[in-house]
Amino acid sequence: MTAPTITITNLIWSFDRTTQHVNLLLLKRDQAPFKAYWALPTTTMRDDESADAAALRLVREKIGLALDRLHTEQLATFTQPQRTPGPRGVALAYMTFLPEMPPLTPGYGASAAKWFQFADTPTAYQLQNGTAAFTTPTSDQATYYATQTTRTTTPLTQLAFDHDWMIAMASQRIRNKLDYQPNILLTLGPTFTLREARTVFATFLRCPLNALDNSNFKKNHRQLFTAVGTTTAKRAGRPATLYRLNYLPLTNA
Amino acid sequence: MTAPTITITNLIWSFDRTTQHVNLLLLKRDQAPFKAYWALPTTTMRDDESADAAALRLVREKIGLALDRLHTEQLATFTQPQRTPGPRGVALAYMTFLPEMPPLTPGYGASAAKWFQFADTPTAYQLQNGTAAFTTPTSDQATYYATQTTRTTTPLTQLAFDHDWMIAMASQRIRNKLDYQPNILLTLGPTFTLREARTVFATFLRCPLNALDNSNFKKNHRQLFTAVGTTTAKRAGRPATLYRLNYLPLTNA
DNA sequence: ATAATAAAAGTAATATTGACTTTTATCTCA
DNA sequence: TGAGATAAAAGTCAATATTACTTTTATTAT
Repeated sequence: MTAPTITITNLIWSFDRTTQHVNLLLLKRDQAPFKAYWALPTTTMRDDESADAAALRLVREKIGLALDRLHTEQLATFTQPQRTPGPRGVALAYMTFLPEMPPLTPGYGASAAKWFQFADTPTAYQLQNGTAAFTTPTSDQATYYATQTTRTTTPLTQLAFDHDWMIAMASQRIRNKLDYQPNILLTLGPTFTLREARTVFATFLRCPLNALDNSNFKKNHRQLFTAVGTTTAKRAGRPATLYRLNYLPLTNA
Repeated sequence: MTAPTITITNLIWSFDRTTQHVNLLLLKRDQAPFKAYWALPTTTMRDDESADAAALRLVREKIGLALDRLHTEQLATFTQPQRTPGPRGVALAYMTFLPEMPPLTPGYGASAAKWFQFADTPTAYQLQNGTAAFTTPTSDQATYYATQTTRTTTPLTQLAFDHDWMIAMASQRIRNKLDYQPNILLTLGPTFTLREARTVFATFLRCPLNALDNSNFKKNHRQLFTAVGTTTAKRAGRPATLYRLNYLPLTNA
């Protein structure tokens, strides 16, 4: 018996200011297992690096981005013996909130790399740019992994490994932290408008944007944001106030 | 280079109805490294079991307790290469909230097993029954692990490995979840009085019990508890109402 | 019975939230 | 230049929640 491989999987989030959508990075695998499936960026931890460092390395390798301030946080660790076909692999899942949305080029092990618009609903992820959507796992964790070994899947409707489950956990974690530590707002960069913050909140609260009243939103979260200026608008309407996060998120790169 | 050992460390919490204190289980190690130091219960993950299962096995082995409802949850995973002296070990930390506080007998690898009263303050854990106290790590994570290799320690004032750091993280996690998912209340068993719930809350909010007004506490957390009866008091004073948690916690044993 | 105790129950001022309306600053296009 | 359109800020007010506090109730000990 050999010790399980330790892999690092990183959920890399960004925000597209053009489409006003939260995005998640997926890679199309070009090797077995799950060849031709979309999957979250994954690497194996090296002998001399921590998992945190490996997660950051993944961002550099997959995005080619050299940012001096980057927030990465642990999501959870996945250890079920049957979570991978073949040799056992333990996955440490991380989340990275990119302050911008750089263009992508597929690297080693991937035939494609793409930002997927993320829209969370109780029954399905709409990870789509007009091309693909993925249903959420509906069962509890034990049931989910019990069916992993026997599942019949297609690359068009499902993700590789237990990555759908990871996304479900990530979405819930982000939702839970929305009111006291909304690190997902780091995807908006150093400053953002209230509308942008509301857009991100609405995504994870599974409600339409206008269900979050701008005025009330500002009052209810005033301890989280500080006004730092205004947009110089090149569009109709009163310029929006720019805010920044009040707390300084832990950065690790 | 060999793959790191995967170890499971479990923070096992309980509540002592006699002393009205939250307690944490520590074992006194009888082998190197950190021989004679107090440490959290730890085991290595087996080839055929998940980390969750290993955490539960740890409860059975260290407590000899066969409970049909037991809540265990993941805390975090610790991967810094220098976190252990000697061969690299990755630790998956779990928390278990025992619904009772059974007597302890030291098992394999331990010369003593003991429930330590837990009192969290910004600068020190008072893990004590009149015998020992442990200072909290005050630095950030990077600094903490940088000094791990060179630290000079004594078994009386410090815990083995990075277990002090784990406890700091656990305390903060419990505090963060107090308002929406206070699983720590599972240590109170199936039913509890408001005073007991306030005692637990006060422990992690680092305030005296009477800073939490009984009447207000009831109103502010009414969505979390349901009244299910009253104590049959053998003491002065009006009998207390008994409550149970409204949500059903995930149990995994 | 009476005092002591502990917790429930009640109260009123204040603060927060939520639904909604009004005002303001900008752009567009005649 | 000015009217209309647009988008966001700012304001309003009733409903709700929170806080600090007092009063009442149910029990035990003497």
